[in-house]
Amino acid sequence: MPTSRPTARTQADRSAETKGRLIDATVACLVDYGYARTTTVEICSRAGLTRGAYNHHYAGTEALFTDVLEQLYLRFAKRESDTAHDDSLERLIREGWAKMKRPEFKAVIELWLASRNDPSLGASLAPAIARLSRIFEPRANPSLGERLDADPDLVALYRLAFEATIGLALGRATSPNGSAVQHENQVLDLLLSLARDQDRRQGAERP
Amino acid sequence: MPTSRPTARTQADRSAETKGRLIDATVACLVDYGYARTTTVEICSRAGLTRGAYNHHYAGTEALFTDVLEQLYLRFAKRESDTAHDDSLERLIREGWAKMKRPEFKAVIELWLASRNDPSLGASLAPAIARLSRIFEPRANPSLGERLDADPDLVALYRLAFEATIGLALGRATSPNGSAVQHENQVLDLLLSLARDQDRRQGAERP
DNA sequence: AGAGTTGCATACATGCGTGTTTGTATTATT
DNA sequence: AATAATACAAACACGCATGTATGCAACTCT
Repeated sequence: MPTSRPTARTQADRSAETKGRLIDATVACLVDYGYARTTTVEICSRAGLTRGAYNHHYAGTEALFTDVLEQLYLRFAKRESDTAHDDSLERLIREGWAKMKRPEFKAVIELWLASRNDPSLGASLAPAIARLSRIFEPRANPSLGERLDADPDLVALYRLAFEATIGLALGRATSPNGSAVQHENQVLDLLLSLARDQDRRQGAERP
Repeated sequence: MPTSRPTARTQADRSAETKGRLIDATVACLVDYGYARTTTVEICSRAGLTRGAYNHHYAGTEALFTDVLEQLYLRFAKRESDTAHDDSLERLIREGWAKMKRPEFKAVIELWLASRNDPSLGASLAPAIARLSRIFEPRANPSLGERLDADPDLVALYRLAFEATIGLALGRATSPNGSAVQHENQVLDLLLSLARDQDRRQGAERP
């Protein structure tokens, strides 16, 4: 029977928890203050750590942000339900918006925009950004991919949906009060009805 | 006949030119570096002035950015052609996108996003932002406004178009190379065809 | 149980961006 | 023409956000 020593944690565990807290705090700062006003002091303060801890695990802010975006990718990559057999565009839009709607998605947007303005940061974040954008692409579903190859109109509709939901997410990120929810629903409903029309026309396989 | 004295300029002229150069330099910095990496030193350097000049005309960065956004509003507010008699949604989308497409629109986006992350800046920029958003609203045209009041679907389509073009502008702002122009055209063409359908159905007045 | 390594805190040092002050030339006022 | 006010430059001083040591405690290995 293990004794009740308060320090029964392995080094790897301690590192993992510390890094996790730093990452969570960084995401929170990006959501609350945006990239421009996010500082390592505030991050460490929120994480309940000192800047020494941060600097022990990360060489600098770029390394931290890179790890943060990688972690965000993992969070957004996991699907909530198994819908591989549903190749409808409607489902793709629904799931995409469900992800962009989440508050942490603002952190993704902030890092994405910052990476474009800072070449050095951009180089570091490029892989994670590429993987993130792949999450919202329809090619993950082979059956839907075939439909897209066959029908250019479907591609256009998908892209319209992507750009519009990005726009909605941006507006949501900038005014977190729920005042714009009606606005969002109007756009979403229209997009979904357009997608349904296309899906029905092409006989998409639905569950 | 006025003598050829090199200093025949009035004080107001000097101030106006200096402020104009500061504003232009600020816009250029916002476009090139984004809000986070825009500094007054770089602004003054680009304007060919010292920081003393900047600080003589503006109390601080907030005052400068406020003036900049006000100026940007004026630039984007002026219509290129008289189209008051055309109440089609298609025209509204076309003109809106024509504005968002312009490179300086990135400066608007940067300031808009920054204003949301910084409450103090947000308060200063709020009036200009409100006026800017009004540029893209359809209520400017009374006839189109009536159609929108009568038909909720038309409102949804307009909002979809606005959000989608904002998304496109954001993408364009972040990757200024012309690689995405095909992408843009696909989305735009679809939007315009949807708008045309609605316009035709309701018998919009066209020139 | 000892030496060696890793995790983290404290304190220090530095660069950079901003606001402030002082000084000088140009324009306006009378 | 003399005085006042304005436009701008140059130099200063400060805060703040990084990055860099140094030191101690916790864990790992043999």
